[in-house]
Amino acid sequence: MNDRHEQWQAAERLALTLIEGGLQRMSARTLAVFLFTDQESVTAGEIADRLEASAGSVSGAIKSLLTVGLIERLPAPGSRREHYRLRDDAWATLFTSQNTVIQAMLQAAAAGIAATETGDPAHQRLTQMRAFYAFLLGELPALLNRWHQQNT
Amino acid sequence: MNDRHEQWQAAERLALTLIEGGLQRMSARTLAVFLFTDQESVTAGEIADRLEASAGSVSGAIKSLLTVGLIERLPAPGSRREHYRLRDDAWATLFTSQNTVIQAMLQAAAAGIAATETGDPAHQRLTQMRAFYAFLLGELPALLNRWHQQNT
DNA sequence: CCGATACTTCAGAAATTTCTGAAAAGTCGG
DNA sequence: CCGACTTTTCAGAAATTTCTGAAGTATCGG
Repeated sequence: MNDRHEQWQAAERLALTLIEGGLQRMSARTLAVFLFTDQESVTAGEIADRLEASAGSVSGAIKSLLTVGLIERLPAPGSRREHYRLRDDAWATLFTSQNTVIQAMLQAAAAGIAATETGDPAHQRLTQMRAFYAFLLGELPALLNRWHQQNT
Repeated sequence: MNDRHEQWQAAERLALTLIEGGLQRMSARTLAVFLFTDQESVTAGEIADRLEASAGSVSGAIKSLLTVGLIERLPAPGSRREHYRLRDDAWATLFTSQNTVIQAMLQAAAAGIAATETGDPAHQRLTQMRAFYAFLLGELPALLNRWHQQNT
């Protein structure tokens, strides 16, 4: 129990969940490695070995995880290899990034409202849609504040 | 301005946003028709005409939208065709359904915690992950309550 | 009951996404 | 600067997702 094999299985299952959450396959598997590694930081080569994936696809995954702010590149400790690690606020960041979709919904609804006449059934539906996403967008900053305070 | 063509464009753009949000392509386009139609309800055939898609793919999209509770089948008004319409609480429903992913994340983190030793770096990371998603899951019911109250 | 119309299912086609492998580019120690 | 090693890029391959079209099923009016 609690051996490496069991951890590996848990990591792969977690990767599948991350894919559900919208990450791409290799990004999700890479993120799982960052979560489950024993070490403080990992290199691209180590990830490729662990996942039995090509250096190319790992490179792409790291780039995308860096872009959304889930991992960070560490000040190189004199080594030739780049070291990366999971960022402290990774999960809040992931949640926030997914909320850009909410903003897009809001804007799409507004565009629809502008394109329809007041009183149109479509106009009413779109107004309801906009109201919901406006509400959500308004609530989220306070939500994340509560998290950061509780998590201090 | 405010003509059918402009509305159609807005509908297609909204569909793209819905796809971003995780819906499948045809489900998203179908949902956009439900939003932008002039009528109170629409039939599968009307949707297929509007989207220039096959009856088969529309059937699949309707089935999936029914399953997640975004649309509802109307009591048939003596017609041979089934009529559907957007449900009132569609957006809150869509939001909620996306939150099943949060629950899955929570469980995946818990599984990882169980598979690692206390004090392991991985154990610590997974504990942080679980804390965040537990927090989120705890906040969401209250969030939706506030919406329903404000929206009364 | 029967004919006509509408809906569903599903195998295969089409399109898209994702991964790999090899070549190019970058970086560090010496 | 050179040579060894690592990372990035990108064209094509592989895998997956998604759509269509046709056959089958269901339902309604007559």
